[in-house]
Amino acid sequence: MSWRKEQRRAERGYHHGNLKEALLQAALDLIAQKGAAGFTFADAARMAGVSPAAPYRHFRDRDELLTSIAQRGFEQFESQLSAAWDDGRPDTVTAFERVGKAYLAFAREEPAFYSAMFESGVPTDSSPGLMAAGERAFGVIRAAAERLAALAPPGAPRPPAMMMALHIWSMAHGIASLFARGDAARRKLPMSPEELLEAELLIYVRGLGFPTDRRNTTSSAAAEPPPLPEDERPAGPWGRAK
Amino acid sequence: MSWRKEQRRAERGYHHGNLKEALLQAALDLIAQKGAAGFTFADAARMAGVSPAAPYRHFRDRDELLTSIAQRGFEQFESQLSAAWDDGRPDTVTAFERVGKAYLAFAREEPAFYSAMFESGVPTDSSPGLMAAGERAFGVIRAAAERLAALAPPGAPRPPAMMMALHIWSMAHGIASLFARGDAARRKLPMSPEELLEAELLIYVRGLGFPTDRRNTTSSAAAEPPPLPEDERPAGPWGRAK
DNA sequence: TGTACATCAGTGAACGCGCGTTCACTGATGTAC
DNA sequence: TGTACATCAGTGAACGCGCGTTCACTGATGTAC
Repeated sequence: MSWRKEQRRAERGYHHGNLKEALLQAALDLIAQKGAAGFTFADAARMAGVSPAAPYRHFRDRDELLTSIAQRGFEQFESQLSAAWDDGRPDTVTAFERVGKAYLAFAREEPAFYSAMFESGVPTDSSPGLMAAGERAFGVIRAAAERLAALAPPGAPRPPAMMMALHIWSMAHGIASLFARGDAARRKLPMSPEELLEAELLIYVRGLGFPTDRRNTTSSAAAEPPPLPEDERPAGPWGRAK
Repeated sequence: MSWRKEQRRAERGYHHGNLKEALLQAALDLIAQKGAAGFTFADAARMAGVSPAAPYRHFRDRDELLTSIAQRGFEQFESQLSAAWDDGRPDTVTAFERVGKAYLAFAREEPAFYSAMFESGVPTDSSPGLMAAGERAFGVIRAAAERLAALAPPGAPRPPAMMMALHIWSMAHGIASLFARGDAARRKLPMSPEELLEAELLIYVRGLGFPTDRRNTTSSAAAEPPPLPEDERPAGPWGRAK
């Protein structure tokens, strides 16, 4: 029973050395196992091999720990999304789909982070750091949308990039929540979540009236597909937004 | 303290009469207040004015109660979605947008049901009744997608209705989860969730290559907008799905 | 280089709490005859 | 119409449990001189 704990103590000495990190890692493991709701301060301490009072030296309470995890999640999320975006190379549409896939990959491979970020009930504004990290992550999508908006054929109305970014985010989030999580919420699908999202993004981009042939940002001399007929142009659907 | 309980007993007598209903209602209130994770069997009993052992006469355990609530949620969801759809009147696109709004309205006005259905960790298949109710609700969207697919201009490829239905569901769910819930997950938006979803749906429908002028299902004599150019037709984005 | 001392990061025992669940029970209701 | 009895739907006391949190404490580490 307790010889194990004493052994651990013997190995590491009285001071843990890196308890804060160990607690964050333990919490992450526990959330992955039992969900954000089931994770417990005491459990994290136990998993780190430390007394239940020890975590209070590093976190005010359970919520502060959870907020920290959510923030780290957004930081990693941002770094993965922006690696996928790769500044729009080799062309905007291809890079765009890569971002979508990275979104799903994150939801699937980092369920604990994803839970803490979106499903744990931690308010977005519960710490300045969390808020900033969340906005930086959204910023990647926002920047990509900006570049996508620039694809609008000359003379065509440009949809607001902010709106596009919100659309894209909600598509990815919707598919991730419904279909790409490890837990039991998974439903049977005729195609993979990735394929589903890719098709959705392509249809959406097409609906914006943009060419989707993947040539337009790399070679300016490539043939442009014919623009949409005049009478569909003047007020795009985004024109309805106030 | 306990005179209140005794008074309630005096009013209703030894038998409650409708405890099962009362417990479901109490659970719904509690979930709305504290989220699905915070809801407690004992709390529900207390709110129904009954001893903590009483609920066991009606539900095996907390999970069974939660499953019941999720099922009822899907039943109400289905009835609201199908009322909104109204069999596609007055025209498919208009009815479609109404379904989207009904989706968001449900998420906003019935947060407790929504939580139990999508965020409580209750597996979709935890009871046959729940599963069937969930599928009936999805069926409404599926049927609407079927009708939408029928809008494809003659000669154009028809996207699979199932895929469209999944797209639409995930758009609505994404927006509902991120922006239309009462709790703190709400973010600041440049437009309402309803407007955001409406624009998204319109862009999507347009991307399918369908006319969106709202006349095509009511008056067959109405002028059709010109179809998309030939070279964009043969393989729609959905053609990529395996 | 050594020593005194402040600070840091843990301990472990204890607390009060509310939960889920079980148990023998009992009051109320329905039904067979 | 009355009565005996089975069944149903509650009670309330009790249990063991794990949690969050506090407290005085102590071992280890760092620093001033």
